[in-house]
Amino acid sequence: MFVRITTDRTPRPNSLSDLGMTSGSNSIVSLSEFTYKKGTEIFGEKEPAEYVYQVKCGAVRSYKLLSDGRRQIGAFHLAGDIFGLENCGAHRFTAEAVVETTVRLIRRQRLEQVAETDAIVSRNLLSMTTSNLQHAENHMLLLGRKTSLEKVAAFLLEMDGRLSAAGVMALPMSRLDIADYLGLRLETVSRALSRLHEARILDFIGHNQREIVLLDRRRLARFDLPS
Amino acid sequence: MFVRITTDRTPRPNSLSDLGMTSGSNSIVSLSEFTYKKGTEIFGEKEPAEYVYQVKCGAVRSYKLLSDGRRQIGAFHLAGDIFGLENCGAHRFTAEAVVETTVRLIRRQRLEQVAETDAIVSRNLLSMTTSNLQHAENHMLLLGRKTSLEKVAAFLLEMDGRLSAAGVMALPMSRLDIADYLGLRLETVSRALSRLHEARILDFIGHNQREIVLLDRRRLARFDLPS
DNA sequence: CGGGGGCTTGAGGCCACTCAACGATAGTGG
DNA sequence: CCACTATCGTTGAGTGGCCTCAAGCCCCCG
Repeated sequence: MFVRITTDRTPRPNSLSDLGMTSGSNSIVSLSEFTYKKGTEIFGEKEPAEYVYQVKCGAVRSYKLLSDGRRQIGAFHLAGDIFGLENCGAHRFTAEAVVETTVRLIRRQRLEQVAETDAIVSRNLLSMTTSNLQHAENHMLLLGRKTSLEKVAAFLLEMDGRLSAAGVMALPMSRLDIADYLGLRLETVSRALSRLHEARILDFIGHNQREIVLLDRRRLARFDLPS
Repeated sequence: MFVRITTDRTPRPNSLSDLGMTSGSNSIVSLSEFTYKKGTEIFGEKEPAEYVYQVKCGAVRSYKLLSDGRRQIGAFHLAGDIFGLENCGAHRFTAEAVVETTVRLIRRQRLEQVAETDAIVSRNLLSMTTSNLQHAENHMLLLGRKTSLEKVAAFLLEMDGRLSAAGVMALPMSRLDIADYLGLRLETVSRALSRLHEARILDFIGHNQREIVLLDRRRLARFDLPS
């Protein structure tokens, strides 16, 4: 549980692309790619923030730990998402690849330089930070005030919006990850999913139970109360 | 409980001062002041964000509601704090005065104009948003993974750092506010405070129980686990 | 075929919630 | 000055939702 496999986490330059940070014709920002194996750490909490990342494919969890091992996952980052964006010099989360994950990356310092002169890039930085803040605010409401069933329903609807393809969502993360995202135990998550399955609100396909079809979004949304 | 007293919430221009938004000699930004009575709404969730606010004196709670009335307070804003800073056009929280509160305010549009041309102001905006994000991230860990005693201990330490004067902190907010901030019931908060009082970790002074002396920060900090 | 990881399910326990009573204080009006 | 009321905080008793611990299943992989 507490063993940390230390691998070479030094990114190697690979290609150039768009981090959503270019402003019009200004694509000065050079990018490289790197692939992390399932379960490996991308960066650790309090490490100096050298890079900013964008998920090309795969999934990333970022979390905080208490000293006794309790874990709170603050966010999952899926294809297209940017993470590791810090204002101060150090990361405030640990980030790990949930599955094999390829990321694009850019030196933080370089990005700051560009932001200094380019108002569009600067505004994009603010806009992304605000998005993160908005997600965190909604998640506080979930963590503090929703029941286990409401939490799981909210999670499914969030993931449905972010990774559903052809009516089926293939969750990359385990029940334990979901539990640590929702402030629950994995058994509680499992029980909630079973209840939603019994109620014919969702269906499982595939061999493990990570591929889910939402049969009745309307009824699911009723569990996740509106504000 | 659900009655909302509608008062005149239109701010009247009053004075000029510093919102922490001036960059060097650039103090173009004009400010006015407004005072809200205890319990009155400053702005509502989803209202267009016309102003940005700074607490001059008093205290503000910002919160989200579920449709059945469950409330999650995302933050308390005390003297000096800036709140109501939104990127999109609408507020994401409701803000209310916890006690009689005077705020400085600035038109959001005006601030955005200045930020457009002034890189320092722009950077300050990002920096403040990041602070809010950081607070929210830590609060998610608290809400999702801490016990009631740990939550209350963390709350006391936070408030100690923010409003302790001469060794005693005068909490402006009620037990219900604290509970809704920590994802607990007010009875649970009260019990936790009683336990900490029994353990001679804190003491109450004054007639109501809102003035608190921390006798042993070291032992209190042990309840709020390090990360 | 044995072992391990991930998921489900059951049984029992505990922590926080619910409901209720009570005390203290402040404000109000007779 | 004293009811009377409203608000806020504390405390107790009992409940319940989620947690804990455990067993068992399935699938994959050696």
